[in-house]
Amino acid sequence: MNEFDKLKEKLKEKGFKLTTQRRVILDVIMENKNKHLSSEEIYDLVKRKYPEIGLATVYRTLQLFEELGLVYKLNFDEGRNRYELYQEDAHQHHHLICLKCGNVIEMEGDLLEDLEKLIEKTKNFEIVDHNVKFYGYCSNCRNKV
Amino acid sequence: MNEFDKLKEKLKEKGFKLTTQRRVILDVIMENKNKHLSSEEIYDLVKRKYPEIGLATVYRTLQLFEELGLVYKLNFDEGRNRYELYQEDAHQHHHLICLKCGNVIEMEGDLLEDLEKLIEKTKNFEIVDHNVKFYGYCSNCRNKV
DNA sequence: TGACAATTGAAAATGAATATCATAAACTAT
DNA sequence: ATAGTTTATGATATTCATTTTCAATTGTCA
Repeated sequence: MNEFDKLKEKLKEKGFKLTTQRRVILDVIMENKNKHLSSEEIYDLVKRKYPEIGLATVYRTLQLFEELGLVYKLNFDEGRNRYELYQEDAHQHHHLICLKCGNVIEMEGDLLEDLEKLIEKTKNFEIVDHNVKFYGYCSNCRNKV
Repeated sequence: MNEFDKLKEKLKEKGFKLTTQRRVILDVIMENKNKHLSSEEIYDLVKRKYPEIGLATVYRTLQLFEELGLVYKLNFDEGRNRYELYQEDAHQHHHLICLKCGNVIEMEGDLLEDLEKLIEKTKNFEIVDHNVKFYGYCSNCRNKV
């Protein structure tokens, strides 16, 4: 099942409508799979394909997509949200944020199973999601010292 | 060395001044060691001891304290920052955020050494800090189903 | 097709955080 | 202690991402 069928299905399930705007926004997100676009960046890209769109619609839609699990909200402490496509297979990854150049590098793999098990046991806390960021210096910036 | 001496020393080191406001703000943070107060909450508490203080001073001071390493900035995706006292001994902990009641529970221990080593090796990325949050349901809310 | 609810775009509103600027307070060397 | 220099403060205005409002539009389903 492709992303559009998923969108259609999830919308229908909850009584939401499939609009052109929603289709175009998903389109843009899919074309930028690994890019962590901000709401404003998505708005700019969407406007090229659908100039009449309003900024509020983009914000509303991203929020909706997050609730539907189509998209994942990221926060890199810049005072704005970013989004990435939720990919079942590839979702287990962490972000490495370079304190010098600001680049965000992906670290594939989850690797938190043991820690999560420990938490579930010692705290009786049922984990459904996590958010892990590492701050430091990327290979590029390390070499430039 | 207590926190006030630390403050004094770190300020002097960088040519900053030790003001009553800064002292009172640190005071409030220390009195609420494990509370994750927001800037506004700190402002309210500080005003009780020092009513003339301005909101901007609180924001400025928290930013300064973070730079000095006295305080740690937290982001629980509420659109506002929270702060906790930086405690050398007890700083290695993670936050468990309950999706139902919103409570934040502390999980002592770091337990990321292996993952960090792996990242440093495979990505040649020098880690200096990390930020780990787990989302799920706390023991209280699990029992209330 | 028609009816009804959900959706949209434009503009205004919100709210946390930051910038501005004149006044005040802290530090330094005398 | 004091004068002189610099940093800090408080009040206010401003910024900027995001949300709300509301009238007009558009999907969906019988």
